[in-house]
Amino acid sequence: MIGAPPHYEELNMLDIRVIRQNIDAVLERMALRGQDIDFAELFAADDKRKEILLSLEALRKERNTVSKEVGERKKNKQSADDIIGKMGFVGEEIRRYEEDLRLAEEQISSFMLSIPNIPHSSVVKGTSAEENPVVKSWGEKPLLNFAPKPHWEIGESLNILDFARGAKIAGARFTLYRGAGALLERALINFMLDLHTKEHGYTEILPPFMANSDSLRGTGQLPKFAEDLFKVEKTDYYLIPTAEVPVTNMHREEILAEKDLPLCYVAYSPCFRAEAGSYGKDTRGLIRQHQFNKVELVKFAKPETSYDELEKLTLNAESVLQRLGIHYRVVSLCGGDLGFSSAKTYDIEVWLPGQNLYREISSCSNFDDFQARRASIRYKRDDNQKVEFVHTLNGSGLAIGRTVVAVLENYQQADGTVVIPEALVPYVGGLKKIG
RNA sequence: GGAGGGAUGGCUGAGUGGCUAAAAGCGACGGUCUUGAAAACCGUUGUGUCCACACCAUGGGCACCGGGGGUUCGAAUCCCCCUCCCUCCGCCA
Repeated sequence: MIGAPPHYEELNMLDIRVIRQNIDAVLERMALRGQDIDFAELFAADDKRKEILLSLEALRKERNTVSKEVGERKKNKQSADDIIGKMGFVGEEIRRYEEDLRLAEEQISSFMLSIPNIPHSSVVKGTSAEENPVVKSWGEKPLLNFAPKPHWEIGESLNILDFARGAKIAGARFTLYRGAGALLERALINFMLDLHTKEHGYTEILPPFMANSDSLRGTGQLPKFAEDLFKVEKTDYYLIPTAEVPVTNMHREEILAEKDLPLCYVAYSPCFRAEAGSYGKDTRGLIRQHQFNKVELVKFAKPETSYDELEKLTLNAESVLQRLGIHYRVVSLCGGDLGFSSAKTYDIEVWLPGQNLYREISSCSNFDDFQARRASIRYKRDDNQKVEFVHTLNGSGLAIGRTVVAVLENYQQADGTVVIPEALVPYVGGLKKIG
């Protein structure tokens, strides 16, 4: 049972006309990613497409005209055999041009699907995470008068994280939580959902945890990053790598009303990632798992406000760590570190004393109209009724597993116990301390 | 899993081979009327793409009636495949 093929692929992923008119600026922006993209091939294919289209439409026009004539004659009981005979040839020609057109469109489409989004002007040039500028820092590292332990040691000694059994049941990169560990995970999910719905005005969504290939293509995971996904055999279903996929695709192929924007959604979901190519990386602990929980923030915004919305969304995500009283910093990803679909991304990096480093706990991005074009998500302006692409944004608010890591490492005590952050106490049935 | 019935514009819903981008109603928008509003009446009201123009506006062509393919001079309409929805039966958390 394979799902229907995508029927919106003819839409441009980035507008070819815009690229043509601003080719120098586009190349300059793409250079921020350290990528040099050759658009000549694309423009040639696009020219060819138009040429074919012109001939094809002329033939179709002829056919329409003649068919009308046939209709007239039949009504008047006249013979139309002479012109019908001629149309057989035109029909063949049309079929030939249609095939040519399909090939040209396929070529354009596969090129467009392979190029990343154009970075925003504020993105700095750089090749790796080391070059991401720090734009903000909040709180202080905790003063610990003992040698802090990494969370996997804390979790095992308190018997709340069971890595060995997770591996037995499923394999590497799976963890079993028990007792207060499971409770803590569940509490964090509820705490974050409550915060974002009640205080930040997001609408809660509980989406399907599997999505079809159209959806994955809409948000940019496919076709390029198939190896990062878990696919369900003999179906067109994929386990979602983030709630961004189902929630953004809620409005795929829809035209929204300007007055409803921005739409702000928050969704809890487990996330499934194959983590291909990261063998041997972060093998200990909860940091890099095939399955983890996340509370995700997703917005659909008007183009002129989307960067303001990105700032707000990032602040909303940050506020989780502020409530928990955990030190973090915010970095703006440089061009080389920027994700394929993103125009601008802020990473929130939480301080982990047990490992003596900052670690990404949230990634907040504005995709401009990149996803909206792929998924055909548009809105109609109130004043002139014009239809335009929306801008889509999303960010973790936050990754739950890594938040557990941050709580365990930042709130660990000399005696091996872990104090529950005050804001979380109501969510764990009044428990003040683990161990 | 078995048997049937559906999918048409923002919505409801006509349309079984040419006169249909698509009736009618509702909604929305503009106008007349009114001190204002309502009612009534008149008008407008899909998306995409290509061409003309430097752009907008405008004009013209082409495509689109769940998706894909086929028959035909011509398809919303006939045929095949797929997806989704509904009803009944069976099974099931």
